[in-house]
Amino acid sequence: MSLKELCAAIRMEIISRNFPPGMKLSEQLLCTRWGVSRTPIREALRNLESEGFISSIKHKGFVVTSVSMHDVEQIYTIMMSLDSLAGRLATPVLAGDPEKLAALRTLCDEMGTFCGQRDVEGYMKKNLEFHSLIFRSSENGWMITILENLHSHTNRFILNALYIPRRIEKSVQEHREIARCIEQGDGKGVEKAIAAHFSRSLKDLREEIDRINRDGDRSAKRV
Amino acid sequence: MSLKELCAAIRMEIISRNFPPGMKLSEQLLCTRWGVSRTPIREALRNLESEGFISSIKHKGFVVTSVSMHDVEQIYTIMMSLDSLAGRLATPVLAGDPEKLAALRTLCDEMGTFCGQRDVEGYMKKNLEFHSLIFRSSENGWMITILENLHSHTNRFILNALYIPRRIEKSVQEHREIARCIEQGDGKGVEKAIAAHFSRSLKDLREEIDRINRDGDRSAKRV
DNA sequence: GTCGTCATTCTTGTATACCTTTCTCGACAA
DNA sequence: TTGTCGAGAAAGGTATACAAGAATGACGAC
Repeated sequence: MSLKELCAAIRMEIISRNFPPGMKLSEQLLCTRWGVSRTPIREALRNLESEGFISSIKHKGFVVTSVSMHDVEQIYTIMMSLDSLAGRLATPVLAGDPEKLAALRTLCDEMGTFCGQRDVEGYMKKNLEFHSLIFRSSENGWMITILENLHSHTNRFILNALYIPRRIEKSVQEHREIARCIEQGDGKGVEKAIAAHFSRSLKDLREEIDRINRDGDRSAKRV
Repeated sequence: MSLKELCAAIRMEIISRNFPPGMKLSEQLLCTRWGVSRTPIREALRNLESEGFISSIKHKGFVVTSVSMHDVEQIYTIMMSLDSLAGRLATPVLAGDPEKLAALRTLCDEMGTFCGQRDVEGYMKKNLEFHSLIFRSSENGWMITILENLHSHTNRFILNALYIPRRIEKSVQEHREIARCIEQGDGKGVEKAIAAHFSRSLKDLREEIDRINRDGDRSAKRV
């Protein structure tokens, strides 16, 4: 098992919440789990630390970080700007690639299906794929790295925060609008549509969190 | 020597070009240099790898990465968007803090002085401080982390690419304009001024690189 | 003389041992 | 009963030993 794979494996456990926020990651435990020694485990943990998934305190070890609503607000602020920029850059690339256009359409349809089935987890997965497909086509490696990291962090929060079905229905429409602009090669339109999409997402998410907090359900307050 | 310090020390060597792009980093050499064993060295190297300063190939070791003009173009594209956003967010914070406003003014003056002395290195240092002061006041930790990393990479390129004195003179004016907008609390103005600043910087940098390439000076082509 | 192959050596990748710090828990005293 | 101190245990930090892959150079065949 290579270091990269090890890293991906632990990251997956964190994103999927098998390793929930606040959990202490004992090196010994991880060693036995993956059948390797402490050295590669520590290197993988250092990597995840720099990605923001865990934090370390000297002589105390590694702990899975929390993603608070405060973090999500900050990340959305960045994504509103970067994802829409990436969308504009990606538009000519996507518009000239029938395969990718088809993939975008398929993703929109799949999101619609999951929405109808009230399958939030399935929906979120396709949602991430949709945005990934776009920003990966921006042909800007630095941006791709940044956005991949940011998206994985927000997803870590949202999966738990129970995205509201009402929001999802609106969201499906917004994605169709983004896809429509891309097909027309309207870069500026894509930029606007993505910014608006994230803006509305954040607003609804914020309201949902407020509602949960008001209703005394504290489970989603901090993740 | 803590891991963080070790990491900072090696990073500094790379940024200052004591460890130039393409240089192979022998673990043994680094061990003797800092008087520690391979374990902490390797952890520091893994960290720098995720920051993009070095890359590793299995069973071959670590090599200092190059920052090409292509990278700079991509990074500037991001900074044009993020730095200006950070500037807008930072404006109310800075405008309400006389100490920071004074610091900004001082930095502008110092840049002017270095410009007059044709001290490019000194100028670039103050330039970085100026932008850092702004984006650090954005109160968005995720953005700060991203921008710190991006700026250190562009600086790695520009220091070597001999920023043209003519450009610096224009640049001083642009910084004064940014500072002026901040003092007036004009967030939108700051956003525009920073975007324009980066746009012009990139354009001039691009022309300078083209000129160097035309003139057959290959030293700055790839850094 | 040149190309190819094999052996040696060097470097990295991994495991483990040892050291240092922190935590835990129990004993003792106030 | 409670608080504090200390011994022991547990876990992380570092060093080192060993394994595995890659580079180098010498030797032989063509």
